[in-house]
Amino acid sequence: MRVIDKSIIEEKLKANNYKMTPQRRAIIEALLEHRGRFIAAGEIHLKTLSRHRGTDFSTVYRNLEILEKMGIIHKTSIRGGAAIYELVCDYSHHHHIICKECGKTAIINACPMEHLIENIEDKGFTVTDHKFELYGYCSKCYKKC
Amino acid sequence: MRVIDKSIIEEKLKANNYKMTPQRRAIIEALLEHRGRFIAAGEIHLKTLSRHRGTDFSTVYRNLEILEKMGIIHKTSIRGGAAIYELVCDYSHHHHIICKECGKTAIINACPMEHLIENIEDKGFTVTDHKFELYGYCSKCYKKC
DNA sequence: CTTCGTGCAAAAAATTTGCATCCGT
DNA sequence: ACGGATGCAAATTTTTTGCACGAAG
Repeated sequence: MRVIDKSIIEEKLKANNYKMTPQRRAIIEALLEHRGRFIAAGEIHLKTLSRHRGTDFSTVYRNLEILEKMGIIHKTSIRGGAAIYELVCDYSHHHHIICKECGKTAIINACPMEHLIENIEDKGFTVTDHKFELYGYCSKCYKKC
Repeated sequence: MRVIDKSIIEEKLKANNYKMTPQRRAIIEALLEHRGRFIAAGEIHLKTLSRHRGTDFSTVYRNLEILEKMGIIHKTSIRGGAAIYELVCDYSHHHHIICKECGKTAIINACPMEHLIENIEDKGFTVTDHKFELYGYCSKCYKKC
């Protein structure tokens, strides 16, 4: 799999008639800077501000929606909080184990899709991407429970 | 795996010092009624109302949080909307394929965890459950895109 | 009777939208 | 120029919290 970088994302966007604005670029950069970790909309907004001040929250949301729809980022939520996002198809494809107590995450390199995919398109669906998340407790919280 | 039903959930709750109230029971019943499908907090509230009118939204949220923390339900969100919930360890363990356009879902019976689990606890995490979601387009939306 | 759970009301947080204007192509 | 993108401000929607009271074990 090709290593994802800014140019690939920009290509994808252009291919879909989206224009390149400094705000959009700043948002993408913020996401890239967080490769391998989750990030919330608020944090993205903050990071984006430092790259292009004045960027509005609504712009961030509008762009996150576009990026998610294009399968470039994934959205989840931990422990009832705000939604969190992460780049998909990161340079090293991976998944997470998430501590249900403190929200700490660690990376799992194994990917179930390697063994699957077959009889799934039967359902009439076309699969474009996937999410695999493990939940449990980190060693610290496990003791407390 | 044992077939999940009301009594199992009630056992689990009691084992953790939670009391049984008609509201809580109504919420659990609403979730059970939706085995195999996702349901949003709003819908759960509605369904709960018909079983025990007067149940407050805050009660629903408080209970969903408890149930999620106990690993009885899972929480996700589709297309930027509200969070949606589903019973975990349903009588037939399964996962979903979710249409990124219309939100339609179908059930996938395959479970990646069957092939995994090994070297995961290395990270210092104790795995209690997992979520595996596929994203793509249903046949109808695929044509439109 | 002790602890947990609930309703109510209010607040906070997160997300979305309309509109006029601006900017990339 | 054209059409998409943005900022602003306001509205929605979702979720959380404090508190006094009621109910379960």
